[in-house]
Amino acid sequence: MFYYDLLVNSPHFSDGFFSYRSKNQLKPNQVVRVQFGPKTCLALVSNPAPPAGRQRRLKPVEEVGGRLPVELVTAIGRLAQRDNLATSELAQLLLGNASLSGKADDWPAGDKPAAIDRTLTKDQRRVYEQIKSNPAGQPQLLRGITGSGKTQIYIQLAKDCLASGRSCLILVPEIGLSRQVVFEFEQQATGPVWHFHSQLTKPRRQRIWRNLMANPQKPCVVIGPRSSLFLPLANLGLIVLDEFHDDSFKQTNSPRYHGLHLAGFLAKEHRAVMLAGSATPNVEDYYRFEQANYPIHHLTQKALPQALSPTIKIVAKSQKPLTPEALNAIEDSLKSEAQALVFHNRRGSRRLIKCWECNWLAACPSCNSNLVLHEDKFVLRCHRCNTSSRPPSACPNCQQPVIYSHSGTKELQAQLEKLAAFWSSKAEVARFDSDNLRQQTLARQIEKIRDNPRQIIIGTRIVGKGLDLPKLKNVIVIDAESDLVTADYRVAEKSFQNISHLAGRVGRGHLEQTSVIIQTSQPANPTLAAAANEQWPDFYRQELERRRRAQLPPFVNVAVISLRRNNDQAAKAAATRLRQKLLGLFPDLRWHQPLPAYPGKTKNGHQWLIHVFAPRRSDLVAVSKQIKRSTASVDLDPIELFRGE
DNA sequence: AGCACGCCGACT
DNA sequence: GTCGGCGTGCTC
Repeated sequence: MFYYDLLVNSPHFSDGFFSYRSKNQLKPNQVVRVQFGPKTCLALVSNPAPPAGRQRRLKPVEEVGGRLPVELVTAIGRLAQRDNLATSELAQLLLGNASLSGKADDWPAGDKPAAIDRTLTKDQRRVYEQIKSNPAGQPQLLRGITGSGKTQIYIQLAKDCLASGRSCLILVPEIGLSRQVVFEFEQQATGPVWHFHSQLTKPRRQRIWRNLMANPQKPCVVIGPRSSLFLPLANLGLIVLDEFHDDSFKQTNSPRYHGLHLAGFLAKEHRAVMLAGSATPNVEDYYRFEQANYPIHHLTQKALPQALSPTIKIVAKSQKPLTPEALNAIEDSLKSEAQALVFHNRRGSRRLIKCWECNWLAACPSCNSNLVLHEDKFVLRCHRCNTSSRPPSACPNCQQPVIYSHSGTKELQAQLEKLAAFWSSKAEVARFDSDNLRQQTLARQIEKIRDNPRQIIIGTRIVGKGLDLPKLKNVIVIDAESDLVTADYRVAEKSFQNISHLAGRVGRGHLEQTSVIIQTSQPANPTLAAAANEQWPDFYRQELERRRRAQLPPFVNVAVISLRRNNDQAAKAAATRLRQKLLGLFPDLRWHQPLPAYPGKTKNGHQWLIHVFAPRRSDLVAVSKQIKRSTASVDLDPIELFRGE
C-alpha cells in the first residue's frame, strides 16, 4: 500500500493536504478522484505522505488519471506564494476544468491552406526581430498605437512557435471580440486553434481540458481569457497577453490573482516567449517593466500606409445629450453611406430618479445604488444586483412629482431613431450593451451590421474594444466624464485608455476622412486631447509624476482588507478591532481608518474596508497571513480601492 | 450532507 | 455530577 498527500478540489475552504492510500504507486501531479466528505472530488497527487498521516484509517484513491504539466503546477505554486493562496484555492484553479472520463477526440484540424498570408510591415518586422533576439522565459512589453498591427506580430510569433513543435497561449480580455482574434489566427492558418471562453458550457470546457491532457505532444494555439492560463498545456513556447492593461486579467474575487503574474511564472517555467501588448499600458505595469529592465518595444506607425489620423474635436456639453457638432457628424455619416459610433457608458433610459421637493432618490433596497429607468420594460432596475421595481408616479416620501433625468443608451436610441428617419429613410440604429446581448453574441451582431451603409451604432464600454469596422466614419463620445464618477486613483488612467481606444476605432486606413467628437464639461482639459491623439508617452510621464508626488502605486504598495457583516455597525466594529490588532503587529505600516465600501450595502450584508500602505509588497503578504479567512478578505493588488463586492 | 465536538441548562 | 439539546465546524 502507498500513501500520498493530495491537494483536494473540495467546494470548501481549507489550507493543507489530505492523505489517502492507494494500491498502486502514484506520481506527483497525477490527477485522481477521491471521496471527500459527502461527495467525490478531483485531487492532485502532491508527495508521499509522511508516516504520521497513516495512523488514522485513510480512504483509498478511487480513480487515477494523467499528470498535469510540471511547469503549470510549479508556476501556480509560485503564484500561491505571491498572493497567499490556500491549498484549496490552488486546487480549484488547477482542477476547475478537469475531468477523468469522457471523450477527447475533437482535436481541431488547423491544416487548411492559408487563406491570407500577410507580410509584416517594416515597423512590425523590426519589433518582431527584436523580440526574437531576446532570451525566452522573461516578459517583454509591446506598446503599439491602435491600428499598428500588434496581432500580426502575435501571429508571426505563433507560426514560428508551432513550427518548432510547441504550443501557444493567446490571452485576450474577457469582454468581447476574441472571435475576431480567433478568426485572424484561423485565416492565416497557423495551426489547430482552440477557442476557450466563458460562455462555453462546463462539459465543453472539460472536453477541451481532456483533449489537451490526451495530446501533450501535439502543438496547438489556445485563445481565451485569463482562465485559459490553467489549461494543461505541455510544451508551451509562446504566451501573449493582448490588451494587457485590461482589468479582466485580474480576478477580483478569491482566489485573487493577476493573469500577468501567472503568465510570467509560466513563461519562466516553460522558457517560453512572453509578450504583453497594449496601446495604453497601465502606469503601474509599465513602470515595473522599466524597473525590472524587461525589454520594451514600440510600434508607432499605422499598419496601413494610407491610414490618416482622424480629426479630433473636443466640444463643451450642452443641455441636450447631443451637441450640434455631434448631430452634424452623425448626419455626415449617413449622407456619405458610412457609419457613426455613439459611445455612452450609461445603460437604460433615465439614470437619475429623484423628487424635486425633498431630494428623495430612487435607490436599490438591497444595495443602495441608484436605480435606472428602463422605459421599454417600464421598470426601475438596479444595475448592481439586477432587481426590478415599478417606477413611482410620485415621491414615496412627500407625494410631490418625481423627476426622471440623465439619458442613458435606450433614451439615446429612441432619439436617434427619430432623427435618423428624418435624415435618411434607409438609416439603421443598433444598440450594443449588456441589456441586449451576452458577450458571445456581440461578435455575431457586429458581423450583421459590419457592411451596412448608413448605420448608427450606440454602445456602452462593450463596443470600445478591438472593433474594426471598415465603414466607420465618425465617433462620438457623449460624456467624457462618465468614467470619472469614482474617486479612485486610477480614474485618469481609465479615462485616458477609454478615450484612446474609442478614437482608435477610426483612422485605420479604411476611410480617408474620419472624425472623433468628444463632448465634455471640461473642453480645455489637455488629457482628453492627448488621449484622442494617442499621445500615451506624455500621459505616462505626467501620471507617473503625479503618483510619485501623491505617494500612490507604483511608488507604494497598498492592500485592501474588507469585512462583511450582516449590519453596518457590526462591520464597522469588526473593522476597527481588526485594524487595532494589526496596527499592534505591524506598527511601521500606514494604517488608514476603516471606511465603508462603496456601495457599502450588498445582498450579502454590509461591507467596511481597511487600507494599508507599505513600502514593500512582502509586508502586505505578511499582513495577509495574520488574517483569518472567516474574518476578512485581503486584496494585495487592488484595481479599485473603494469598491465593495 | 452528516457527524463530532463543545457549551450550557436541567435533572437524577 | 451527568445527560443531552443543538449550534458550529470539518470532512484524510
